[in-house]
Amino acid sequence: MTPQRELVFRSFFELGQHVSVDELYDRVRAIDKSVGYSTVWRNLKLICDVGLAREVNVGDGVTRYDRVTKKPHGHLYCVSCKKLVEFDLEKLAGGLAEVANREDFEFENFKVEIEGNCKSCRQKSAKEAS
Amino acid sequence: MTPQRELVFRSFFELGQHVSVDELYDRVRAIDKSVGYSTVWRNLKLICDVGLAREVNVGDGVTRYDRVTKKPHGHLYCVSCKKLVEFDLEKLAGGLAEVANREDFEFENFKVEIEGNCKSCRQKSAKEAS
DNA sequence: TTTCCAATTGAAAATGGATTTCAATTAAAA
DNA sequence: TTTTAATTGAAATCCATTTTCAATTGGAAA
Repeated sequence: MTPQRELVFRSFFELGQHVSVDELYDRVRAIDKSVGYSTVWRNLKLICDVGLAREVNVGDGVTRYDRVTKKPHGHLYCVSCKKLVEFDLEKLAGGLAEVANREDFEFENFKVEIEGNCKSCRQKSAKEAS
Repeated sequence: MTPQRELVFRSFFELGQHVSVDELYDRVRAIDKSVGYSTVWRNLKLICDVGLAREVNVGDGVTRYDRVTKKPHGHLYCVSCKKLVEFDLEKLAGGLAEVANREDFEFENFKVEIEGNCKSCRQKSAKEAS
């Protein structure tokens, strides 16, 4: 356990959800400018490997990382501002498991994403249009 | 409408679902070796722009493209063989729309993915273990 | 037709996030 | 300590995607 590793781990858990490598790198750098990008990247991978985080891919070319929490959740992804908002997956999990069972598929996890426009982006574009 | 464009469009619809640019490129090339990669790529993008296809991102680094069909569907993604199998989303769509409404989120589409291992990959790995 | 222009093409280069290499450093086991 | 395997930082590499650009071409206008 090196000081760099400790810093990366701590920073990741302080930042919360949907963290990109760049965001984490910036955060780490704010505290210690000597830490390299690859160190941040490798340790973030390590966090995933030990099961504390999971990759989230919304298709905008940037991989984000979610803390693995007890509760499974899906994402509302605003295509306009690219923000992610979580929602509880509990009510849908049963239906998903049922689908997997029907296909004789052993599921490991679910990725549920609702793409669209959030309230504030809608209001913004409505204002611009007027 | 150039012959290249026609060939790309036709090849895409012949291939069916979950087509990567490379796969489409190979298909097109089998008929006309003079067509360039960028032409295939651009026309595949065009197919998306006019609403006939949609990107699918399973997080393995390769973007695939799905024909837009009348019925929304999710994917079972086998992390072992990387195959995609579709399933009908009808039963889950209501619950998803409800989530979006609750958050005042205007949804455009849903991405639902069940990650895990398909039957044949499970059997294969069971055989190898014995 | 013939002329013209905007759209399209193919090859090559650029982009950009992810990943690897490698020599130097360091944690921690012996 | 001494030793060794793991970790680090910088730079290089990878690789799918996207853009550039000069040449070509489809199709509208004359």
